[in-house]
Amino acid sequence: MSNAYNRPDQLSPELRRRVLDTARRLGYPGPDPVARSLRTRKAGAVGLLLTENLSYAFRDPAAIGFLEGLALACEDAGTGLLLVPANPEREDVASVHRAGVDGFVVYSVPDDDPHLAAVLERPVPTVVCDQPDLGTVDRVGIDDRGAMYELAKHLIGLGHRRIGVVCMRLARDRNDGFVTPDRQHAAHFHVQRNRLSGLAEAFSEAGVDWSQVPVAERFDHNTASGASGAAQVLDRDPQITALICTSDVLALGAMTEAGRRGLRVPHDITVTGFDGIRAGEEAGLTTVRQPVLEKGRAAGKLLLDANERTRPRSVNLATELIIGKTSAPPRGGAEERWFGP
Amino acid sequence: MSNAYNRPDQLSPELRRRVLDTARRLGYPGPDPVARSLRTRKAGAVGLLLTENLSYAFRDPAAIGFLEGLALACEDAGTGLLLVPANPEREDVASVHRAGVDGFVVYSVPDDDPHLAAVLERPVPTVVCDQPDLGTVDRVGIDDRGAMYELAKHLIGLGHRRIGVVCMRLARDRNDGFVTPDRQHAAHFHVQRNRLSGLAEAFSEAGVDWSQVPVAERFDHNTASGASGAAQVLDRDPQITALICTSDVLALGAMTEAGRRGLRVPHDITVTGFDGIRAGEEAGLTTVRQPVLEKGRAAGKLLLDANERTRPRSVNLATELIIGKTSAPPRGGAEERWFGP
DNA sequence: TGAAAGGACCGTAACGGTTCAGAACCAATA
DNA sequence: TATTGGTTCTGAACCGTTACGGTCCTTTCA
Repeated sequence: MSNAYNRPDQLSPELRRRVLDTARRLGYPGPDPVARSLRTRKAGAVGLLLTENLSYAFRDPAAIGFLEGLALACEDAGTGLLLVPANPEREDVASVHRAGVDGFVVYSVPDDDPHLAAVLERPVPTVVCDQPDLGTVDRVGIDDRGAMYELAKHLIGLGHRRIGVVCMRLARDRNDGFVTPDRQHAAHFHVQRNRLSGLAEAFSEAGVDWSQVPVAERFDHNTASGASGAAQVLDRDPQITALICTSDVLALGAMTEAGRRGLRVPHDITVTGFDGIRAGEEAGLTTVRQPVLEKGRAAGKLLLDANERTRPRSVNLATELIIGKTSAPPRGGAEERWFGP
Repeated sequence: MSNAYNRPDQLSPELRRRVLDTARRLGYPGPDPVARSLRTRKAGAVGLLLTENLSYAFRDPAAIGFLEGLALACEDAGTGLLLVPANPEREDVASVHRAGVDGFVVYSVPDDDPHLAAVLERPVPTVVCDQPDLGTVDRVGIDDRGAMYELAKHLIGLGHRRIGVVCMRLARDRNDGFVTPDRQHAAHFHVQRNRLSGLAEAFSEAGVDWSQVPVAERFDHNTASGASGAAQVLDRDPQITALICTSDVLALGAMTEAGRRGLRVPHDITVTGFDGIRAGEEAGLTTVRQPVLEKGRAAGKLLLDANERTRPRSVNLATELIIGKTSAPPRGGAEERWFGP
């Protein structure tokens, strides 16, 4: 029976035809995929854990790029891609247990997420993405810290010393306000923590007291958040010469807010982002471009590559500093050098 | 054993603790989801068939919106969403057979797609989206024909009689060129067929010989295709006063091409789209807005609603004609009225 | 002609859970 | 003490498939 469907060489064409005929006549709908999976111990799918509110994943251009890359890798391998529902509100880990998959990809969830813990307990290969290196599972990511350090160096070189920052959420709880040094240090989102620490390092080296730099956090990730974060920072210190955002989406919002206040970018204020999304490119945003699609594809490849003996592996993809039209020396330029060391 | 995990009320706390303890000690990783699915006959996931090259799905704003809506419905119900790999090149239907799901959503695939046929043979509920009503399975969609008819009426009212059209692909084979009436009539993409037929009806009623209207087809769906399609139409008949595109993405490309030729929109030429995507809105595009997110959500709801006795159901969502800044009376306006009936 | 080899076909045992019937146990009541 | 009722626990059947090994039949070659 099974052979008739999957192994035509194991039986004569005549018998095969007869089997298939009567199967049809009896209304047999073909082999059941679940039973097959149980027997062969292959689900033919990989799970993707996003944890975020799903709408986030489909609204954030970087997340979409990642998803596309991952989907491409899966398509190449002929495996399905299962989006595991992981509502961050109810801590319902059951969905992770219920997922019939051959492996997991975990994308940008907080360190302390119970869903992540549940995934790590499952006896299947896992690739974490934009997460700290756990040492036990594969990882793919970029050097967020180094890339942001480089961007900061660029701004320092231009002469900026008095800056403000808008960042994405640092933990699972909502905090739409300024970030304390403690919170910054203990941030559960690896990516945000490292970007901020890259900034802190560069500006500290340049003699800036990082603890005095206003850092506004926003829970939701959209341009409106970027705008309101920028507003909060500018209200606190209207003298800042540069507004550094930890994502392009936030930066685009920040630019809107700058415009609303009559500040011209980059003449009156410098604005920078992170990611290298299309809309940012069109706006000429100074940013760090990261290969989001490649990141997804690499995660998929890593997971689907059967070569077990080399695990765990860690892949760092290259980023590129894009100097656009939104960064320039501070207004007044050289006169303000005395802010420096 | 099973009870210890899932039915704590069926046994004493003491035994439960002992069972779980020894399970942990023996390295038992928790109940196997596949075996559970086999026994309970619930996979806890719905399959999504896209057929398109997957990158298409993640680049097309309308498709992303649909995906988001569907994902939201799934999240609400706590079910997973399985992206079924369906490479249009190799007719590999196995992936459909291998998918362990409780139902399928089929989104915008050609009528004659073998993957669609394979889905319909599976004994699970199915919802087709942007497809002809098959009568046997649930359907959700919009009135493409009527919406486009209405848009055409708007243009006819403005005085346009000499027009050109750029549309998305009509069948599985690549045809980056003009569309013959035959091909138009036999189009395998329900959505495109109906939009074109809505146009044909309206303009025929206005006395235009539809068979003479240049209709350029493009296989790939992006702004570059919109631009090249517009170029082809404008080369064929530089006198057209309106360029009707069957999607916003194509329309945005067409506007770029118009600009490249020194044609101002809408003064020199009217351009219209279809979908109501964000970028189109920002450009002030005249278009038909369709609720893509709602469409995805409706598809999910339909599929996950256990109420079997009312199947098959058919849902038509409302569309809205958006009159933007890209449509105006033809240059010369009233003088050209003699084109009319 | 007989033995060996090979191909076609068939029966059965897992895979790892869930479910359900019934056994075992305990306490309360006639 | 026997009966009843209730709870806790145990064992077996089943979900539908694939893998494996065995039987049977045909062919080939000594």
